Amino acid sequence: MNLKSPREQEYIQQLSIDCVIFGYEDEQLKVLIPKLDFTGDFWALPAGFIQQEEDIDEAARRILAERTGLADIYLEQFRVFGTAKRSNKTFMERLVALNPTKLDDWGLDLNTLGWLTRRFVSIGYYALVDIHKVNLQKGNIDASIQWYPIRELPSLIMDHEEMIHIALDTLRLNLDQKLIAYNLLPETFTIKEVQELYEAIYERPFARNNFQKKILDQQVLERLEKKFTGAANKAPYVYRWKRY
Amino acid sequence: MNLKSPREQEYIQQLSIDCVIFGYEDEQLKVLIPKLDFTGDFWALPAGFIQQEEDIDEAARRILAERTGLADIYLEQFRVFGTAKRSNKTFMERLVALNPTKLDDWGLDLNTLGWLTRRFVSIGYYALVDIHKVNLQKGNIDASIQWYPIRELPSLIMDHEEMIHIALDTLRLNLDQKLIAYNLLPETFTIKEVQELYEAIYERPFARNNFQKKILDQQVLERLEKKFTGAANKAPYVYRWKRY
DNA sequence: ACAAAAGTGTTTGTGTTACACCCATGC
DNA sequence: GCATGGGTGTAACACAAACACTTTTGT
Repeated sequence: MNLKSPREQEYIQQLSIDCVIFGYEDEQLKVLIPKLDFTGDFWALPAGFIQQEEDIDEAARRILAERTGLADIYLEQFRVFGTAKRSNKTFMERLVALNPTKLDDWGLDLNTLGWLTRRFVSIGYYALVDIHKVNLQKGNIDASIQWYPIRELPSLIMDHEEMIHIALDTLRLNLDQKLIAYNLLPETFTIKEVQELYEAIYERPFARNNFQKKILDQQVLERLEKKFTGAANKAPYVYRWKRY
Repeated sequence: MNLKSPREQEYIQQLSIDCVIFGYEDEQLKVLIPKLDFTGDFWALPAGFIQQEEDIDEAARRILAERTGLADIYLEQFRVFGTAKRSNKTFMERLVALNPTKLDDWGLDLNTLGWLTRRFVSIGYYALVDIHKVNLQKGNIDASIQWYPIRELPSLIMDHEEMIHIALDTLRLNLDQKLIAYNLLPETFTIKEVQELYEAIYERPFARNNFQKKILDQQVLERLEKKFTGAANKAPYVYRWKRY
Protein backbone atom coordinates (compact mmCIF):
# COMPACT_ATOMS: atom_id res chain seq x y z
CA MET A 1 0.00 0.00 0.00
CA ASN A 2 1.44 3.30 -1.04
CA LEU A 3 -0.43 6.33 0.16
CA LYS A 4 1.33 8.70 -2.12
CA SER A 5 -0.33 8.11 -5.44
CA PRO A 6 -3.26 5.77 -5.24
CA ARG A 7 -5.53 8.11 -7.13
CA GLU A 8 -3.75 7.90 -10.44
CA GLN A 9 -5.97 5.16 -11.75
CA GLU A 10 -3.21 2.68 -11.16
CA TYR A 11 -5.66 0.96 -8.83
CA ILE A 12 -9.34 0.14 -9.02
CA GLN A 13 -11.22 2.91 -7.23
CA GLN A 14 -13.10 2.38 -3.99
CA LEU A 15 -12.25 -1.30 -3.86
CA SER A 16 -9.82 -2.77 -1.36
CA ILE A 17 -8.65 -6.08 0.03
CA ASP A 18 -8.32 -6.86 3.72
CA CYS A 19 -6.42 -9.93 4.87
CA VAL A 20 -6.91 -11.95 8.02
CA ILE A 21 -3.65 -13.88 8.36
CA PHE A 22 -3.88 -16.81 10.76
CA GLY A 23 -0.86 -18.43 12.40
CA TYR A 24 -0.44 -20.96 15.20
CA GLU A 25 2.08 -20.84 18.03
CA ASP A 26 2.20 -21.81 21.73
CA GLU A 27 -1.09 -23.68 21.41
CA GLN A 28 -2.81 -20.48 20.36
CA LEU A 29 -4.41 -19.32 17.15
CA LYS A 30 -3.01 -15.92 16.24
CA VAL A 31 -3.69 -13.14 13.77
CA LEU A 32 -1.06 -10.93 12.19
CA ILE A 33 -1.83 -7.26 12.79
CA PRO A 34 0.27 -4.22 11.94
CA LYS A 35 0.12 -1.03 13.93
CA LEU A 36 0.11 2.14 11.87
CA ASP A 37 2.98 4.58 12.08
CA PHE A 38 0.87 7.43 13.43
CA THR A 39 0.11 8.86 16.81
CA GLY A 40 -3.11 7.45 18.23
CA ASP A 41 -2.82 3.63 18.41
CA PHE A 42 -4.29 2.58 15.09
CA TRP A 43 -4.30 -1.15 14.41
CA ALA A 44 -5.52 -2.25 10.98
CA LEU A 45 -5.58 -5.52 9.06
CA PRO A 46 -3.00 -5.85 6.29
CA ALA A 47 -4.75 -4.28 3.35
CA GLY A 48 -4.21 -2.93 -0.09
CA PHE A 49 -5.70 -2.02 -3.42
CA ILE A 50 -6.04 -3.88 -6.69
CA GLN A 51 -3.83 -2.89 -9.58
CA GLN A 52 -5.48 -2.56 -12.96
CA GLU A 53 -3.64 -5.49 -14.49
CA GLU A 54 -3.77 -7.78 -11.52
CA ASP A 55 -6.15 -10.59 -10.50
CA ILE A 56 -7.78 -10.01 -7.14
CA ASP A 57 -6.14 -13.20 -5.86
CA GLU A 58 -2.77 -11.91 -7.05
CA ALA A 59 -3.40 -8.65 -5.24
CA ALA A 60 -4.12 -10.56 -2.06
CA ARG A 61 -0.91 -12.57 -2.53
CA ARG A 62 1.07 -9.38 -3.06
CA ILE A 63 -0.32 -7.90 0.15
CA LEU A 64 0.46 -11.10 2.03
CA ALA A 65 3.97 -11.38 0.62
CA GLU A 66 4.67 -7.80 1.60
CA ARG A 67 4.08 -8.58 5.28
CA THR A 68 5.21 -12.21 5.52
CA GLY A 69 7.90 -12.62 2.87
CA LEU A 70 6.07 -15.77 1.73
CA ALA A 71 5.06 -16.35 -1.87
CA ASP A 72 3.13 -19.58 -1.60
CA ILE A 73 0.33 -19.09 0.87
CA TYR A 74 -3.05 -20.73 1.31
CA LEU A 75 -5.71 -18.09 0.98
CA GLU A 76 -9.39 -17.78 0.30
CA GLN A 77 -12.07 -15.14 -0.10
CA PHE A 78 -14.61 -15.24 2.66
CA ARG A 79 -16.90 -12.21 2.31
CA VAL A 80 -17.36 -8.82 0.73
CA PHE A 81 -17.96 -5.91 3.08
CA GLY A 82 -19.87 -3.17 1.36
CA THR A 83 -22.31 -1.14 3.40
CA ALA A 84 -22.80 2.37 2.14
CA LYS A 85 -21.42 4.00 5.26
CA ARG A 86 -18.29 1.87 5.16
CA SER A 87 -15.40 4.33 4.78
CA ASN A 88 -12.13 5.35 6.33
CA LYS A 89 -13.58 8.75 7.09
CA THR A 90 -14.10 8.47 10.85
CA PHE A 91 -10.76 6.95 11.54
CA MET A 92 -8.90 9.21 9.09
CA GLU A 93 -10.36 12.30 10.71
CA ARG A 94 -9.06 11.18 14.05
CA LEU A 95 -5.73 10.30 12.47
CA VAL A 96 -5.43 13.69 10.81
CA ALA A 97 -6.31 15.50 14.00
CA LEU A 98 -3.66 13.60 15.96
CA ASN A 99 -0.97 13.83 13.27
CA PRO A 100 -1.05 17.37 11.85
CA THR A 101 2.55 17.50 10.61
CA LYS A 102 3.16 13.88 9.81
CA LEU A 103 0.81 13.86 6.86
CA ASP A 104 2.75 16.64 5.20
CA ASP A 105 5.92 14.63 5.68
CA TRP A 106 4.27 11.74 3.89
CA GLY A 107 3.41 14.06 1.03
CA LEU A 108 -0.29 13.47 1.54
CA ASP A 109 -2.34 16.13 -0.13
CA LEU A 110 -6.04 16.76 0.10
CA ASN A 111 -6.76 14.95 -3.14
CA THR A 112 -5.19 11.76 -1.95
CA LEU A 113 -6.97 12.12 1.35
CA GLY A 114 -10.21 12.54 -0.51
CA TRP A 115 -9.51 9.38 -2.45
CA LEU A 116 -8.88 7.44 0.71
CA THR A 117 -11.85 8.65 2.67
CA ARG A 118 -14.46 7.78 0.10
CA ARG A 119 -16.78 4.88 0.63
CA PHE A 120 -14.86 1.60 0.15
CA VAL A 121 -16.01 -1.89 -0.69
CA SER A 122 -13.60 -4.46 0.65
CA ILE A 123 -13.00 -8.08 -0.26
CA GLY A 124 -12.07 -10.13 2.80
CA TYR A 125 -9.47 -12.86 2.41
CA TYR A 126 -8.19 -15.19 5.05
CA ALA A 127 -4.77 -16.84 4.87
CA LEU A 128 -3.16 -19.72 6.74
CA VAL A 129 0.59 -19.70 7.28
CA ASP A 130 3.27 -21.62 9.10
CA ILE A 131 4.08 -18.95 11.64
CA HIS A 132 7.72 -20.02 11.88
CA LYS A 133 8.31 -19.61 8.18
CA VAL A 134 7.09 -16.03 8.26
CA ASN A 135 9.63 -13.32 7.85
CA LEU A 136 7.82 -10.41 9.47
CA GLN A 137 8.10 -7.19 7.52
CA LYS A 138 6.46 -3.86 8.22
CA GLY A 139 4.47 -2.32 5.43
CA ASN A 140 5.57 1.20 4.53
CA ILE A 141 2.96 2.83 6.74
CA ASP A 142 3.40 0.44 9.67
CA ALA A 143 5.16 1.29 12.91
CA SER A 144 5.26 -2.37 13.90
CA ILE A 145 3.70 -5.69 13.07
CA GLN A 146 2.83 -8.42 15.51
CA TRP A 147 0.98 -11.70 16.08
CA TYR A 148 -1.99 -11.42 18.43
CA PRO A 149 -3.80 -14.37 20.02
CA ILE A 150 -7.36 -14.54 18.76
CA ARG A 151 -8.72 -13.72 22.22
CA GLU A 152 -6.32 -10.85 22.87
CA LEU A 153 -6.83 -8.63 19.89
CA PRO A 154 -6.12 -4.93 20.07
CA SER A 155 -8.87 -2.48 19.17
CA LEU A 156 -8.99 -2.36 15.39
CA ILE A 157 -10.17 0.36 13.01
CA MET A 158 -13.43 0.30 11.10
CA ASP A 159 -15.05 -3.12 10.84
CA HIS A 160 -11.80 -5.06 11.03
CA GLU A 161 -12.72 -6.88 14.22
CA GLU A 162 -15.94 -8.12 12.66
CA MET A 163 -13.90 -9.27 9.68
CA ILE A 164 -11.68 -11.38 11.90
CA HIS A 165 -14.66 -13.02 13.54
CA ILE A 166 -16.32 -13.84 10.25
CA ALA A 167 -13.01 -15.15 8.91
CA LEU A 168 -12.73 -17.41 11.95
CA ASP A 169 -16.28 -18.69 11.49
CA THR A 170 -15.50 -19.48 7.86
CA LEU A 171 -12.25 -21.19 8.82
CA ARG A 172 -14.11 -23.41 11.28
CA LEU A 173 -16.62 -24.39 8.64
CA ASN A 174 -13.97 -25.17 6.02
CA LEU A 175 -11.29 -26.78 8.16
CA ASP A 176 -12.36 -30.42 7.88
CA GLN A 177 -14.11 -30.04 4.58
CA LYS A 178 -11.06 -28.73 2.77
CA LEU A 179 -8.34 -30.33 4.93
CA ILE A 180 -6.46 -27.08 5.25
CA ALA A 181 -5.32 -27.25 8.86
CA TYR A 182 -1.84 -28.42 7.85
CA ASN A 183 -1.11 -25.04 6.33
CA LEU A 184 -0.85 -23.77 9.89
CA LEU A 185 1.65 -26.42 11.00
CA PRO A 186 5.34 -26.96 10.24
CA GLU A 187 6.49 -29.57 7.75
CA THR A 188 6.34 -32.39 10.30
CA PHE A 189 4.30 -32.73 13.46
CA THR A 190 2.68 -35.19 15.85
CA ILE A 191 -1.01 -36.00 16.10
CA LYS A 192 -1.08 -34.33 19.46
CA GLU A 193 0.06 -31.10 17.84
CA VAL A 194 -2.75 -31.36 15.30
CA GLN A 195 -5.18 -31.91 18.14
CA GLU A 196 -3.92 -28.87 20.03
CA LEU A 197 -4.33 -26.84 16.86
CA TYR A 198 -7.93 -27.98 16.50
CA GLU A 199 -8.59 -27.18 20.12
CA ALA A 200 -7.19 -23.70 19.62
CA ILE A 201 -9.34 -23.11 16.55
CA TYR A 202 -12.60 -24.48 17.92
CA GLU A 203 -11.90 -23.43 21.49
CA ARG A 204 -13.02 -26.76 22.88
CA PRO A 205 -11.33 -30.05 23.82
CA PHE A 206 -11.30 -33.17 21.66
CA ALA A 207 -11.04 -36.76 22.94
CA ARG A 208 -7.50 -37.98 22.29
CA ASN A 209 -8.17 -41.45 20.89
CA ASN A 210 -11.15 -40.51 18.76
CA PHE A 211 -9.33 -37.51 17.41
CA GLN A 212 -6.40 -39.67 16.39
CA LYS A 213 -8.71 -42.04 14.58
CA LYS A 214 -10.58 -39.27 12.81
CA ILE A 215 -7.39 -37.69 11.53
CA LEU A 216 -5.67 -40.89 10.45
CA ASP A 217 -8.83 -42.19 8.77
CA GLN A 218 -8.66 -39.25 6.41
CA GLN A 219 -5.60 -40.87 4.84
CA VAL A 220 -3.86 -37.58 4.25
CA LEU A 221 -0.92 -38.06 6.61
CA GLU A 222 2.12 -40.21 6.14
CA ARG A 223 3.83 -41.63 9.18
CA LEU A 224 7.54 -40.97 9.53
CA GLU A 225 9.98 -41.92 12.31
CA LYS A 226 9.29 -41.63 16.01
CA LYS A 227 10.04 -38.52 17.96
CA PHE A 228 12.06 -39.08 21.14
CA THR A 229 11.57 -36.15 23.42
CA GLY A 230 13.52 -37.50 26.38
CA ALA A 231 10.31 -37.66 28.38
CA ALA A 232 9.46 -40.77 30.35
CA ASN A 233 6.73 -41.96 28.01
CA LYS A 234 6.08 -43.60 24.70
CA ALA A 235 7.49 -41.62 21.80
CA PRO A 236 4.88 -40.29 19.37
CA TYR A 237 5.17 -40.76 15.64
CA VAL A 238 5.95 -37.79 13.47
CA TYR A 239 3.73 -37.21 10.44
CA ARG A 240 3.88 -35.27 7.25
CA TRP A 241 0.94 -34.02 5.20
CA LYS A 242 0.64 -35.71 1.83
CA ARG A 243 0.08 -32.78 -0.49
CA TYR A 244 -2.05 -34.07 -3.27
CA MET B 1 -28.78 -0.70 -15.28
CA ASN B 2 -28.71 2.49 -17.28
CA LEU B 3 -26.13 2.65 -20.02
CA LYS B 4 -26.54 6.33 -20.60
CA SER B 5 -24.68 7.87 -17.74
CA PRO B 6 -22.86 5.33 -15.61
CA ARG B 7 -19.60 7.19 -15.73
CA GLU B 8 -20.74 10.20 -13.77
CA GLN B 9 -19.46 8.84 -10.48
CA GLU B 10 -22.98 8.02 -9.51
CA TYR B 11 -21.76 4.45 -9.31
CA ILE B 12 -18.64 2.79 -7.96
CA GLN B 13 -16.22 2.35 -10.84
CA GLN B 14 -15.25 -1.06 -12.20
CA LEU B 15 -17.38 -2.91 -9.70
CA SER B 16 -20.57 -4.72 -10.64
CA ILE B 17 -23.08 -7.18 -9.27
CA ASP B 18 -24.29 -10.25 -11.12
CA CYS B 19 -27.33 -12.14 -9.90
CA VAL B 20 -28.18 -15.79 -10.35
CA ILE B 21 -31.90 -15.95 -9.70
CA PHE B 22 -33.18 -19.45 -9.02
CA GLY B 23 -36.78 -20.48 -9.40
CA TYR B 24 -38.60 -23.81 -9.39
CA GLU B 25 -41.34 -24.95 -11.74
CA ASP B 26 -42.45 -28.19 -13.42
CA GLU B 27 -40.06 -30.21 -11.27
CA GLN B 28 -37.14 -28.26 -12.67
CA LEU B 29 -34.71 -25.79 -11.17
CA LYS B 30 -34.60 -22.72 -13.37
CA VAL B 31 -32.53 -19.57 -13.73
CA LEU B 32 -33.86 -16.21 -14.82
CA ILE B 33 -31.93 -14.89 -17.80
CA PRO B 34 -32.61 -11.79 -19.89
CA LYS B 35 -31.65 -11.54 -23.52
CA LEU B 36 -30.15 -8.23 -24.55
CA ASP B 37 -31.94 -5.98 -26.99
CA PHE B 38 -29.21 -6.15 -29.62
CA THR B 39 -28.57 -8.17 -32.73
CA GLY B 40 -26.38 -11.16 -32.03
CA ASP B 41 -28.04 -13.31 -29.36
CA PHE B 42 -26.51 -11.97 -26.17
CA TRP B 43 -27.71 -13.56 -22.96
CA ALA B 44 -26.42 -12.06 -19.72
CA LEU B 45 -27.23 -12.48 -16.05
CA PRO B 46 -29.24 -9.67 -14.46
CA ALA B 47 -26.56 -7.25 -13.44
CA GLY B 48 -25.98 -3.73 -12.29
CA PHE B 49 -23.72 -1.28 -10.57
CA ILE B 50 -23.51 -0.01 -7.04
CA GLN B 51 -24.68 3.49 -6.27
CA GLN B 52 -22.48 5.61 -4.07
CA GLU B 53 -24.97 5.78 -1.22
CA GLU B 54 -26.19 2.24 -1.41
CA ASP B 55 -25.17 -0.96 0.44
CA ILE B 56 -24.06 -3.72 -1.89
CA ASP B 57 -26.93 -5.87 -0.61
CA GLU B 58 -29.34 -3.04 -1.38
CA ALA B 59 -27.91 -2.78 -4.87
CA ALA B 60 -28.49 -6.50 -5.39
CA ARG B 61 -32.06 -6.11 -4.13
CA ARG B 62 -32.63 -3.21 -6.51
CA ILE B 63 -31.38 -5.28 -9.44
CA LEU B 64 -33.57 -8.19 -8.40
CA ALA B 65 -36.64 -6.02 -7.90
CA GLU B 66 -36.16 -4.49 -11.32
CA ARG B 67 -36.55 -7.86 -13.01
CA THR B 68 -38.94 -9.67 -10.67
CA GLY B 69 -41.07 -6.97 -9.11
CA LEU B 70 -40.34 -8.55 -5.72
CA ALA B 71 -39.01 -6.56 -2.79
CA ASP B 72 -38.45 -9.26 -0.21
CA ILE B 73 -36.14 -11.85 -1.70
CA TYR B 74 -33.73 -14.31 -0.15
CA LEU B 75 -30.27 -13.55 -1.45
CA GLU B 76 -26.67 -14.19 -0.59
CA GLN B 77 -23.19 -13.38 -1.84
CA PHE B 78 -21.38 -16.43 -3.08
CA ARG B 79 -18.13 -15.30 -4.73
CA VAL B 80 -16.22 -12.37 -6.16
CA PHE B 81 -15.02 -12.72 -9.73
CA GLY B 82 -11.97 -10.60 -10.35
CA THR B 83 -9.36 -11.87 -12.75
CA ALA B 84 -7.42 -9.13 -14.49
CA LYS B 85 -8.64 -10.05 -17.95
CA ARG B 86 -12.26 -10.04 -16.83
CA SER B 87 -13.94 -7.34 -18.91
CA ASN B 88 -16.84 -6.71 -21.24
CA LYS B 89 -14.41 -5.91 -24.01
CA THR B 90 -14.68 -9.05 -26.13
CA PHE B 91 -18.42 -9.22 -26.01
CA MET B 92 -18.88 -5.45 -26.45
CA GLU B 93 -16.70 -5.45 -29.53
CA ARG B 94 -18.85 -8.10 -31.08
CA LEU B 95 -21.96 -6.22 -29.98
CA VAL B 96 -20.72 -2.96 -31.49
CA ALA B 97 -19.81 -4.67 -34.75
CA LEU B 98 -23.25 -6.21 -35.06
CA ASN B 99 -25.18 -3.11 -33.97
CA PRO B 100 -23.58 -0.11 -35.66
CA THR B 101 -26.59 2.20 -35.59
CA LYS B 102 -28.35 1.00 -32.49
CA LEU B 103 -25.69 2.32 -30.16
CA ASP B 104 -26.16 5.84 -31.49
CA ASP B 105 -29.88 5.51 -30.87
CA TRP B 106 -29.13 4.63 -27.30
CA GLY B 107 -26.98 7.73 -27.02
CA LEU B 108 -23.94 5.67 -26.23
CA ASP B 109 -20.81 7.64 -26.79
CA LEU B 110 -17.22 6.48 -26.74
CA ASN B 111 -16.67 7.63 -23.19
CA THR B 112 -19.47 5.51 -21.87
CA LEU B 113 -18.27 2.62 -23.95
CA GLY B 114 -14.83 3.07 -22.51
CA TRP B 115 -16.29 3.01 -19.02
CA LEU B 116 -18.12 -0.20 -19.74
CA THR B 117 -15.29 -2.06 -21.40
CA ARG B 118 -12.77 -1.57 -18.65
CA ARG B 119 -11.79 -4.42 -16.42
CA PHE B 120 -14.62 -5.21 -13.98
CA VAL B 121 -14.69 -6.96 -10.64
CA SER B 122 -18.06 -8.53 -10.03
CA ILE B 123 -19.76 -9.66 -6.85
CA GLY B 124 -21.87 -12.76 -7.44
CA TYR B 125 -25.18 -13.04 -5.61
CA TYR B 126 -27.66 -15.86 -5.80
CA ALA B 127 -31.35 -15.40 -5.06
CA LEU B 128 -34.20 -17.82 -4.39
CA VAL B 129 -37.71 -16.85 -5.42
CA ASP B 130 -41.17 -18.31 -5.64
CA ILE B 131 -41.39 -18.41 -9.40
CA HIS B 132 -45.15 -17.87 -9.39
CA LYS B 133 -44.91 -14.67 -7.41
CA VAL B 134 -42.50 -13.17 -9.91
CA ASN B 135 -43.78 -10.42 -12.12
CA LEU B 136 -41.34 -10.67 -15.00
CA GLN B 137 -40.08 -7.32 -16.19
CA LYS B 138 -37.51 -6.58 -18.84
CA GLY B 139 -34.65 -4.35 -17.85
CA ASN B 140 -34.21 -1.31 -20.07
CA ILE B 141 -31.63 -2.99 -22.26
CA ASP B 142 -33.39 -6.34 -22.43
CA ALA B 143 -35.24 -7.66 -25.45
CA SER B 144 -36.82 -10.40 -23.39
CA ILE B 145 -36.46 -12.21 -20.12
CA GLN B 146 -37.10 -15.87 -19.50
CA TRP B 147 -36.68 -18.80 -17.11
CA TYR B 148 -34.27 -21.46 -18.31
CA PRO B 149 -33.95 -24.95 -16.81
CA ILE B 150 -30.54 -25.39 -15.24
CA ARG B 151 -29.58 -28.00 -17.83
CA GLU B 152 -30.84 -26.05 -20.82
CA LEU B 153 -29.08 -22.74 -20.49
CA PRO B 154 -28.41 -20.55 -23.48
CA SER B 155 -24.86 -19.52 -24.25
CA LEU B 156 -24.06 -16.65 -21.88
CA ILE B 157 -21.58 -13.80 -22.16
CA MET B 158 -18.28 -13.58 -20.31
CA ASP B 159 -17.98 -15.91 -17.31
CA HIS B 160 -21.71 -15.94 -16.55
CA GLU B 161 -22.08 -19.68 -17.10
CA GLU B 162 -19.30 -20.37 -14.61
CA MET B 163 -21.08 -18.04 -12.19
CA ILE B 164 -24.26 -20.09 -12.44
CA HIS B 165 -22.40 -23.32 -11.75
CA ILE B 166 -20.62 -21.91 -8.73
CA ALA B 167 -23.90 -20.46 -7.48
CA LEU B 168 -25.49 -23.88 -7.79
CA ASP B 169 -22.62 -25.54 -5.92
CA THR B 170 -23.00 -23.00 -3.13
CA LEU B 171 -26.77 -23.48 -3.05
CA ARG B 172 -26.30 -27.24 -2.65
CA LEU B 173 -23.88 -26.73 0.21
CA ASN B 174 -26.14 -24.26 2.02
CA LEU B 175 -29.57 -25.77 1.37
CA ASP B 176 -29.84 -28.00 4.44
CA GLN B 177 -27.55 -25.95 6.60
CA LYS B 178 -29.56 -22.76 6.24
CA LEU B 179 -33.00 -24.28 5.57
CA ILE B 180 -33.60 -22.01 2.61
CA ALA B 181 -35.33 -24.39 0.21
CA TYR B 182 -38.75 -23.02 1.14
CA ASN B 183 -37.94 -19.74 -0.53
CA LEU B 184 -38.33 -21.59 -3.83
CA LEU B 185 -41.78 -22.97 -3.00
CA PRO B 186 -45.20 -21.36 -2.75
CA GLU B 187 -46.76 -20.54 0.59
CA THR B 188 -48.10 -24.07 1.09
CA PHE B 189 -46.92 -27.36 -0.34
CA THR B 190 -46.76 -31.09 0.23
CA ILE B 191 -43.71 -33.08 1.33
CA LYS B 192 -43.62 -34.68 -2.08
CA GLU B 193 -43.20 -31.27 -3.64
CA VAL B 194 -40.29 -30.54 -1.32
CA GLN B 195 -38.75 -33.85 -2.31
CA GLU B 196 -39.13 -33.09 -6.00
CA LEU B 197 -37.48 -29.75 -5.42
CA TYR B 198 -34.53 -31.43 -3.69
CA GLU B 199 -34.26 -33.94 -6.50
CA ALA B 200 -34.18 -31.11 -9.02
CA ILE B 201 -31.47 -29.27 -7.12
CA TYR B 202 -29.22 -32.23 -6.38
CA GLU B 203 -30.09 -34.08 -9.57
CA ARG B 204 -30.53 -37.38 -7.79
CA PRO B 205 -33.44 -39.31 -6.25
CA PHE B 206 -34.25 -39.42 -2.53
CA ALA B 207 -36.02 -42.26 -0.72
CA ARG B 208 -39.58 -41.16 -0.04
CA ASN B 209 -40.03 -42.26 3.57
CA ASN B 210 -36.59 -41.23 4.77
CA PHE B 211 -36.89 -37.90 3.07
CA GLN B 212 -40.18 -37.27 4.83
CA LYS B 213 -38.61 -38.07 8.19
CA LYS B 214 -35.57 -35.92 7.57
CA ILE B 215 -37.69 -32.91 6.65
CA LEU B 216 -40.24 -33.29 9.44
CA ASP B 217 -37.49 -33.90 12.03
CA GLN B 218 -36.19 -30.42 11.31
CA GLN B 219 -39.32 -29.05 13.00
CA VAL B 220 -39.62 -26.14 10.62
CA LEU B 221 -42.88 -27.11 8.96
CA GLU B 222 -46.36 -26.85 10.33
CA ARG B 223 -48.96 -29.28 9.12
CA LEU B 224 -52.18 -27.83 7.76
CA GLU B 225 -55.23 -29.53 6.24
CA LYS B 226 -55.19 -32.36 3.75
CA LYS B 227 -55.08 -31.81 0.05
CA PHE B 228 -57.69 -33.71 -1.94
CA THR B 229 -56.52 -33.95 -5.51
CA GLY B 230 -59.29 -36.19 -6.77
CA ALA B 231 -56.74 -38.94 -7.39
CA ALA B 232 -57.42 -42.44 -6.20
CA ASN B 233 -55.04 -42.38 -3.26
CA LYS B 234 -54.54 -41.05 0.21
CA ALA B 235 -54.61 -37.29 0.33
CA PRO B 236 -51.28 -35.72 1.34
CA TYR B 237 -51.02 -33.11 4.06
CA VAL B 238 -50.26 -29.57 3.13
CA TYR B 239 -47.50 -27.80 5.04
CA ARG B 240 -46.36 -24.28 5.63
CA TRP B 241 -42.85 -23.14 6.51
CA LYS B 242 -42.61 -21.68 10.00
CA ARG B 243 -40.62 -18.52 9.40
CA TYR B 244 -38.65 -17.95 12.52
C1' DA C 1 8.69 -51.24 38.93
C1' DC C 2 6.48 -47.14 37.97
C1' DA C 3 4.53 -42.90 36.00
C1' DA C 4 3.41 -40.60 31.90
C1' DA C 5 1.78 -40.30 27.49
C1' DA C 6 1.10 -42.75 22.97
C1' DG C 7 -1.36 -46.03 20.55
C1' DT C 8 -5.07 -49.50 19.77
C1' DG C 9 -9.28 -52.07 20.55
C1' DT C 10 -14.23 -52.58 22.24
C1' DT C 11 -18.63 -51.07 23.60
C1' DT C 12 -22.22 -47.87 23.41
C1' DG C 13 -25.12 -44.67 21.36
C1' DT C 14 -26.91 -42.05 17.52
C1' DG C 15 -28.34 -41.20 13.12
C1' DT C 16 -28.95 -42.80 8.34
C1' DT C 17 -30.36 -46.21 4.92
C1' DA C 18 -33.21 -49.97 3.52
C1' DC C 19 -37.15 -52.69 3.93
C1' DA C 20 -41.89 -53.67 5.26
C1' DC C 21 -46.34 -52.51 6.35
C1' DC C 22 -50.62 -49.81 7.08
C1' DC C 23 -53.89 -46.03 5.72
C1' DA C 24 -56.88 -43.18 2.93
C1' DT C 25 -58.99 -42.29 -1.50
C1' DG C 26 -61.73 -42.90 -5.88
C1' DC C 27 -63.10 -46.08 -9.19
C1' DG D 1 -62.24 -54.86 -3.45
C1' DC D 2 -58.39 -52.97 -5.46
C1' DA D 3 -54.95 -50.04 -7.41
C1' DT D 4 -52.50 -45.92 -6.18
C1' DG D 5 -49.79 -43.14 -3.60
C1' DG D 6 -49.27 -41.10 1.32
C1' DG D 7 -47.77 -42.00 5.91
C1' DT D 8 -45.46 -44.66 9.67
C1' DG D 9 -42.75 -48.22 11.95
C1' DT D 10 -38.73 -51.24 12.35
C1' DA D 11 -34.48 -53.67 11.30
C1' DA D 12 -29.81 -53.22 9.45
C1' DC D 13 -26.02 -50.63 8.96
C1' DA D 14 -22.49 -47.06 9.38
C1' DC D 15 -20.44 -43.50 11.96
C1' DA D 16 -19.05 -41.20 16.15
C1' DA D 17 -18.53 -40.89 21.26
C1' DA D 18 -17.16 -43.02 25.46
C1' DC D 19 -14.60 -46.35 27.87
C1' DA D 20 -10.91 -49.61 28.69
C1' DC D 21 -6.66 -51.61 27.95
C1' DT D 22 -1.81 -52.22 26.08
C1' DT D 23 2.70 -50.36 24.67
C1' DT D 24 6.70 -47.64 25.00
C1' DT D 25 9.79 -44.57 27.26
C1' DG D 26 13.04 -42.64 31.08
C1' DT D 27 13.78 -42.60 35.82
